Amino acid sequence: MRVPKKERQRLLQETIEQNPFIKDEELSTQFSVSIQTIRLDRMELKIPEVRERIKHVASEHLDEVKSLAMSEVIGDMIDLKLDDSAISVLDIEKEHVFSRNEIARGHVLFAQANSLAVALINDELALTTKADIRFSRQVHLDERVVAKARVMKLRRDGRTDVKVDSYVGEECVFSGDFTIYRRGEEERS
Amino acid sequence: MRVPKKERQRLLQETIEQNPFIKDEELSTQFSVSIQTIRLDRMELKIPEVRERIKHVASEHLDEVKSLAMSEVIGDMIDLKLDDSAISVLDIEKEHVFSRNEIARGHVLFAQANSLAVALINDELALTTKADIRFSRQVHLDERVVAKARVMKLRRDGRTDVKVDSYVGEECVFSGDFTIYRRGEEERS
DNA sequence: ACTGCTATTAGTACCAGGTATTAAGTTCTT
DNA sequence: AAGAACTTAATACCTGGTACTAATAGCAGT
Repeated sequence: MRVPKKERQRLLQETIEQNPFIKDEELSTQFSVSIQTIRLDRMELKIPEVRERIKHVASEHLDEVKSLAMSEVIGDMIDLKLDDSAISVLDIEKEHVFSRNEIARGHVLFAQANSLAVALINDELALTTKADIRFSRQVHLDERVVAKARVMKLRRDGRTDVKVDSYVGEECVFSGDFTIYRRGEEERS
Repeated sequence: MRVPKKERQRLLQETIEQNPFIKDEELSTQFSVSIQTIRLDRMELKIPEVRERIKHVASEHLDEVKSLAMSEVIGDMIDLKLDDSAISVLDIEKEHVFSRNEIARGHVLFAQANSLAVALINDELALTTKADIRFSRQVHLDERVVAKARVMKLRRDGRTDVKVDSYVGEECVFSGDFTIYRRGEEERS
């Protein structure tokens, strides 16, 4: 079962990657080398010890739990003309993506667009009642998404149509047609 | 800062619960008792040492990753038949609502439905490409939303249509038609 | 004041799973 | 055969504990 160094290190990396809980001792028997060799390998590959690895996995987990509280303002509003148009910017970070492939979750882009559409409405109460949306390209970690919203139609029945297009650079990654319900001062149940 | 034993143990439990990474030493200074007292307390409360706690958090994480995106669902999955149907429950809390009127934000309901639709897909990669959604009734703080998803059509081109309807009690509050893109083993850029 | 009880603190030996360092082989290559 | 790269060994030390023993502090009841 003895393999050359390079190959061993490749396998080591893989092995640890898909089982971060494995200890040096187990690795050393698995690769039929001494424990010191494993440790040298880890050093060269800059792989931390098992406790650190576990800690890392665990803290990622906590991140995700926290990311569900992604409720308040999604993205930064950089321009707003009420009942006309608005722009917001969102930098895609760890908590926005699927950990397996670093692609942004759909509801993140939706949330940015939806909050922008709602913020655009110049009224006491504004709620989304309908939306047709399209994700035209995957958005990856560290990309910057610019969402542009504009009011298309102010209907008489208290509904407003808003179109939102989101871009990464020149590319359109998301577009949505929202219908927003609005109401003035009066309150309801 | 000294409190009676019972109270201290209650606080200890709480403290550790929401920060499992905390060490005995830090706890001992925080509660102004000796480290031995903290350890006796942990014994009595059957709280394991910090490394075990971290390991536990981490392994929960791995479980979830293995069980394919369970962790990435918003709300609690209570039923899942892959490529067929799924149900999740979400209790609307403070962080989900607009603070002025305590009505749930649209993207929260969307996120629940979207994640459920994505989790339903039995494949390596699943991404939303399109969604037509309707919010049929406002959802308020403390209400419980039950989302029911079912696969409508498995297309040949690697797309799947999923319908999600969400209810509060008997009332339908949200419904959406999602088109999910899926891909198996092969890799891409 | 003395007894008895609980709560707290101290001290020591030991453990896992390492790091860091120094030194001594072993192989491969040329 | 010599040099370099690789592997193994040995030892001291670290963190964050467990397990156990024993000493003290604080207070209630009689």
